[in-house]
Amino acid sequence: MPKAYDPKNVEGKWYKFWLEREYFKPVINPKKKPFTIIMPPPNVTGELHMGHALTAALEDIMIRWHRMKGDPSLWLPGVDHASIAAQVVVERMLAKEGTNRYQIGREKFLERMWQWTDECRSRIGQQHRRLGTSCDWAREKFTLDPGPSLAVRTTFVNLYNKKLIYRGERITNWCPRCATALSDLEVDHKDLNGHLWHIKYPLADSDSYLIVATTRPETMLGDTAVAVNPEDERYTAIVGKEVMLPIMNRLIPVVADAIVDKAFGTGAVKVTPAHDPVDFEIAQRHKLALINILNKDATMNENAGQCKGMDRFACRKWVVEELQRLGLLIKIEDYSHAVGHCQRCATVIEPMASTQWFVHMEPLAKPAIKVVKNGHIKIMPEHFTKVYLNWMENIRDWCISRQLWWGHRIPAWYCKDCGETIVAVETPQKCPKCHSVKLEQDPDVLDTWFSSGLWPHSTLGWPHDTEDMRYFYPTNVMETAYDILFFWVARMIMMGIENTGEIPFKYIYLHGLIRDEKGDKMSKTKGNVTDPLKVIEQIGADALRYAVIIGNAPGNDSKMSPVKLEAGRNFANKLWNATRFVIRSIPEDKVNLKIQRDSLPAEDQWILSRLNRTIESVNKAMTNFQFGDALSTIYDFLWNEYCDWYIELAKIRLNSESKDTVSPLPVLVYVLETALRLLHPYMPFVTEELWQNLKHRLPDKWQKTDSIMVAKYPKTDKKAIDAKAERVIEAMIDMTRAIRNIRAENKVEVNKWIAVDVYTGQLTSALIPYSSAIQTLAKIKPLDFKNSRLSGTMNEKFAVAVLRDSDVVVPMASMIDLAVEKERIQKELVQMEADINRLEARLKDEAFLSKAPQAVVAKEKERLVERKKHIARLKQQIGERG
RNA sequence: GGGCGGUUGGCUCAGUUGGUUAGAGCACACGGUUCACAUCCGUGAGGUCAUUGGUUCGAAUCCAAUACCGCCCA
Repeated sequence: MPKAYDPKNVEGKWYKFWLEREYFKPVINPKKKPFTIIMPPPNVTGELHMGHALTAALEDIMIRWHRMKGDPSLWLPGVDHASIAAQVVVERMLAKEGTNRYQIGREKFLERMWQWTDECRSRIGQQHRRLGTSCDWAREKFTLDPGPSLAVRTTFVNLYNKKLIYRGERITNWCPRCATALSDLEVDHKDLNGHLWHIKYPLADSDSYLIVATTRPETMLGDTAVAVNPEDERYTAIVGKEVMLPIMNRLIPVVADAIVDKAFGTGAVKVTPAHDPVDFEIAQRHKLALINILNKDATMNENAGQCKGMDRFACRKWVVEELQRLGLLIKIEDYSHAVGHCQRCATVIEPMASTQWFVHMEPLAKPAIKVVKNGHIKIMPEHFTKVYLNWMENIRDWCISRQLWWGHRIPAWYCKDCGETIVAVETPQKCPKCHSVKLEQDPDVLDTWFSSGLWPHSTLGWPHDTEDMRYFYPTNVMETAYDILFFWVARMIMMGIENTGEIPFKYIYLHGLIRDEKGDKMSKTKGNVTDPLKVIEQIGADALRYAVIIGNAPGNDSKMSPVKLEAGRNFANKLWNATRFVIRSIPEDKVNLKIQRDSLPAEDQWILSRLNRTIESVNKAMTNFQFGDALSTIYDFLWNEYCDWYIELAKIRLNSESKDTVSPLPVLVYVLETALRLLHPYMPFVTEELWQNLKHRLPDKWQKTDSIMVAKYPKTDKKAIDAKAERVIEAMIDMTRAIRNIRAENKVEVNKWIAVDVYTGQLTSALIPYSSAIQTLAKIKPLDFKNSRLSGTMNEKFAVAVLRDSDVVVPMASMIDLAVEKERIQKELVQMEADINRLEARLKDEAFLSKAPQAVVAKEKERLVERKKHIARLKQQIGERG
């Protein structure tokens, strides 16, 4: 084995091996409960970014863990056609070529989309493979595949027949660049500094006038009324009268509507029903006309009179100037207000009345609220439950039609002869009403999220009754980013219950966003995305996985930093070298690696005990979805206990000439092998490589297992927990540390051997065997175990330390700096006295004694006794010494 | 405007139901190239857990208010 770990030579090899053996494919076994995760399908918009890497890592951890636990585990991968987002990408490509989708036509455009999609899918697939994702590629789905498409059409038809999908004219968010309607969720509101223009609207039958205020003066061209609050006494007299709309010179009524805010502007507002949602409502109530003044590209149409053909912002400028010229502009105020922008292309949205398809959400939301409230679905972290419920309880109808070309075509046909609307799964041949064959399909496609909402069941074969659907549904965990809780998760719950009668998943694990170093959200539009592939090429997939998982708590954002990546790389290298050491320590001729439980030295019992405590807390953390915690627990065990102490202790035994020495090899190998399995879900490649290297040295029964990924996940062996061995070895470690500390503080040369006396009370017989270990680890010779408590003068000849289970005296023949030592001891004394005072006060407190749990009181008492003993020993040591 | 979250050593963050002396990585200081690893080893310094008040025998942890930062919704 080379001196340093090089992931380049390792990762591809094992991924191929796993694929060939079909380890990613679950074996359906009706006797066992499956574990299922449906992967959030990445968009065909480009490469995977760090967020995807986090998703992949978290889900892979869960899947590998369950697989190793013996659950039939399905991780179903997929890719999303991402209707608008993908179309935007390809349209940008076309723009660079100096053309656009209208010029090349729908058919050619779709060809380009498929071409792009194919490239993108293969790239995404490759990236996932490089990350080590153990998903079942044979079951991979694309949202536009026949299966999911059938699910989309079936759902559409069902909801239409239940009157939960309807078509109507409503105000929607119109993106002039994308030339499509958007749902409310696809609009980002940003506060912009604009103006509030105050405009005079002359009354028709007098010289008087009304003043209205607006942030979008150009919309006045489409005004069909002025509205005031019915309670507003200023205007009571003129309700029902007419005003002359400037520029257009059209008479429009003054109406009274309670929705008008008396405090806004002058209390009179212009009403533009075709371009404002509130005005639309007013118009409905007062039967006002809708005048649409915009073309699809946000230029003014023929309803805008002389402004026809102007761009909306040019028109705004023109209208303002014209009003000024007419003397109708009273004032212009600076005004900051929220302006909607297209989430995909950042163009300013225009609210516009148009005929669209909608889903009536309230009936779908009700059961979806219930399953979360009653705990059938659990959201982690828990506080997102509130966010979910708040949104669901105020849900509004969902505009699902998009004037795009890329996506699921709406399964609705219109009869050109009788006007009948036909909604059907299969393309109809003739009109059921008039038997005409002149049918035309709705040109629009569905919102991407409509198909995504069906994902947990459409990927498993719904609407067909498939084996996968029966076995794997409902799935177990939906793991995704919190920013698509409404877009996706909420809709999957609603659609899942609607279509299958069951919840789609039991747990929702929401992870935070991975931000760049500055804390900015990574986005393709911003161009600050990190390509995980580049990172993998530099330091390996395991290091990348380590970096995204370590310290990552559910729901919390995290920043990606080179430092974390480096830590991951270092850890992999540390494991590599530890294993290298273990393997090289095993003699060529196979030795017996069976652990002789009854004759183990304390250090073996200690590391086995620590291993099992680690297994215990790792399993517990994973059960609670605390993967960051679990990983750092494994890291700490391997690095700080196994490598730093156990291997160092083992070296002493390995180098021992004595025949009586029990070989550390069986435990050395056993603990490493177990810890590698424990770590495997997190860092699959390096653990497989090391495990395979080690395997040849393992007992025969291990030869039957071909890969660590199908080996058993470690379970706690309670019998191995050994508090006494832990106490002995911890005492030994404490002593070693104390001596090293004294050496370092007093600047003793590294290579100088010094003598030390210790008194270790009742642990003496257990610690004597570690005499040579301590000597080696702390450069001590000789180490004398004394029969009675040491008492001495702290002077230039001695340094002292009082530990939990031992007293240590280091005679250093005039080498010590007395001032340094005095300060060190003084600090300790002060600390001890403070502790004792605090504990005594607490234990005198009647309230504490009567109200605190018995166990806590007992613990505090014990602690006080210990502190008192400690301080006595300390004082004795620094006192007279003969 | 409504809601949610954050504020912990120089930096980045853990801290699950309140109970020892609040942890880690990095950075920093000092010392180390001999037999797994300088992607390393040893030792150390560094925090009144944003502020104020409350609940409690006991608060980083629960409650309230304030300040600052961020996000979502309208």
